Amino acid sequence: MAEFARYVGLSRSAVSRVLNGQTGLRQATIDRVHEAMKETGFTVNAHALHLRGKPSSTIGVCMENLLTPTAVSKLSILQDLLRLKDYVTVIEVIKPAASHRAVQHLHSLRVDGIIFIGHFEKSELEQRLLELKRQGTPHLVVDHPGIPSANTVTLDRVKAMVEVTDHLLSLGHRRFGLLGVSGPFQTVTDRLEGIERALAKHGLAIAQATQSLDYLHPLTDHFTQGRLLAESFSKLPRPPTAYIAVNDETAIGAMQEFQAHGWQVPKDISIVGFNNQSICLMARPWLTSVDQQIEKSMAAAVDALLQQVEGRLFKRGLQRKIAPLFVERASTGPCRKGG
Amino acid sequence: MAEFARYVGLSRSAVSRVLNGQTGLRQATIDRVHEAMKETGFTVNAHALHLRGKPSSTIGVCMENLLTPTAVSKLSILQDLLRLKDYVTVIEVIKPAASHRAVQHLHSLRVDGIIFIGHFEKSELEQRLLELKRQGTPHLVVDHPGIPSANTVTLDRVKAMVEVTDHLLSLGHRRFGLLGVSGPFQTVTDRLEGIERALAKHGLAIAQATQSLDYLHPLTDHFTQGRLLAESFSKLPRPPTAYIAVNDETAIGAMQEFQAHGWQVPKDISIVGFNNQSICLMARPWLTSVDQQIEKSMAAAVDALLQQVEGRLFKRGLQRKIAPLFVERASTGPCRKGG
DNA sequence: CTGAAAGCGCTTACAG
DNA sequence: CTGAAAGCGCTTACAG
Repeated sequence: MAEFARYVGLSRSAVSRVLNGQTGLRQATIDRVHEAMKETGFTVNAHALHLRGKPSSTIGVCMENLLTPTAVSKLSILQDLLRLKDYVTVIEVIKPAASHRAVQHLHSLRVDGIIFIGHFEKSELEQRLLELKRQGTPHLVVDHPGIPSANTVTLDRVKAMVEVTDHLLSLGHRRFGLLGVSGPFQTVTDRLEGIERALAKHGLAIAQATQSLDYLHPLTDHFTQGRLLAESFSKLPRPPTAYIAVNDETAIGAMQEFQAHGWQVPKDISIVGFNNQSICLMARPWLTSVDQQIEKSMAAAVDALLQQVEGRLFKRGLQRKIAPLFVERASTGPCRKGG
Repeated sequence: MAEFARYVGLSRSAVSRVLNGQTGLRQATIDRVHEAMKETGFTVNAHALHLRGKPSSTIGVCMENLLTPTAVSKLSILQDLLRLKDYVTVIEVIKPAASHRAVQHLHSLRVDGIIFIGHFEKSELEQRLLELKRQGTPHLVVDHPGIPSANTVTLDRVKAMVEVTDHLLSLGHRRFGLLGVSGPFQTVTDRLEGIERALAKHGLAIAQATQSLDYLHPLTDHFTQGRLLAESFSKLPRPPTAYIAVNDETAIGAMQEFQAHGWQVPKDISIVGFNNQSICLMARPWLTSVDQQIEKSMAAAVDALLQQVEGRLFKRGLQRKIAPLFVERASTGPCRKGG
């Protein structure tokens, strides 16, 4: 900057004042500085600004894994929103048991806040949140229900599954196959609770009305798991008539396998996906699914985090639930007579 | 840090020496410092380090758009590779004519280097590269052929299309429909050149052997464009027997539309996609496609950029071509007799 | 080991 | 307007 000031023929103080839009400067001086910036490509050093007390205007994002389309959408939308508010995003992809290093790194960058997205080992996440609390770093947890001490934004998966199950029940289905809906995640527990609630309204018990063959086909990729599960279901003497999948890939894999066995969708069976990805419209028939309302979730997340960052919010344990959107398409239909 | 030093009961100099692993310190002192770091969560301020001369260890990435699956994979793999080398990635999504601000921002963060990925308006990109050259910021351009003054890494699309066309020619096809392969991009020019070369080996002229109906259906989303194009092709008195699509979505959209018209793939027609995304395996039949070898491209990009960053490379105009991988699946087959 | 000092790039209050 | 000074959080060479 000293060099730049010399180039313009002004003192460093004067240049600084122009850069910060302070008053009491001649227009000619201001113009000269701006011109010189264009000529030289000079920009103030953001690190120096931060040392002087300016916030880093950086938000750290911790994700468990980058490659699912939904995770990617969330990240992308999040970045867009933060960019609009002039925040830089730094992403850390967390490998199991390596979250400490990642968060420490973000801290060394003096990020203004941290957002966690996705499934983390619960006790590990809680440990991180504790550290952040001690440091006074604002933070927010997206899509990891069951952390009461933190501010969270979560899709209301209970509600989502109530709607899906209500829909299928209203079409006459009474026996349900679950595709990939298992595992030690709160999100799974929530989904099952939703299914259970809807069934209960019809006097049905979840253990009797639903069936899961996940134990036969551990997850490799979702699409393949869907196919394998469908193959196993198709061999049952009296298979379910409606299938609820953990996501769209699983649903489409299953649908294609069922179709390969000569079953028609939705005439013979109904299938529901989850996430409402673009592949829903590439499937035949179009896949009924549940939209996560990612824009809304991310807007809520950014809003809650920036409120903390900018010191306008001091509450803890703010649990924000986002309502899902059930999207009925052509893969669900009335239950066959005698189904 | 002063506060932390007081907490440990050491001088700032001593703490600093422990943190930087310098010699001449008792093990007891070293342990005490590390313990205190765990207790307090203290981390050195990366900005202060940078001011003192340490590189920011940050790489800026400029992308034209984040939401295509291929772009997302590239970004994700790039970040992984940079992370392994202890670099932070900062992403700028560039809106047309807004690249100046983005690059300036990266410069203010004093990034060690910048990678551009994707289609940019050529003169605008060249302008940015010129500025970076003047500033001495290392940079690299991925997937934007035709910038001779910069170091670039590009998929060899000419070769890709030679292989695709050779394959279809060897199956007996002589008339080709192009799906979405148009527009003022060097990547398109390269593809057409590849097709032309392969055709020339069989004495065929591209203007006669190929046909494009893109002008009838401007791009909205690729899948839909594919469907619309297929519909138009299906109405021709003598439609092509082989179709080359700009990407997998377009190919699958077209394939479904052709199938809806009662044409069988690959018995009646052959279709080739591009990018080898996971949806290739969700299509029926499985889609023949071209793999961009993204891991290789990104590894080459990171390698070339970090060589510049670390001062081991001074050449300009290094044009690295990545060989594509042709992936034959079930959507291509022998040309019908009399086709 | 400690402590004082210089300096990285900046801003800001102050005296001129 | 200028110029000198202090200070943000750090490292490093230096004298003790």
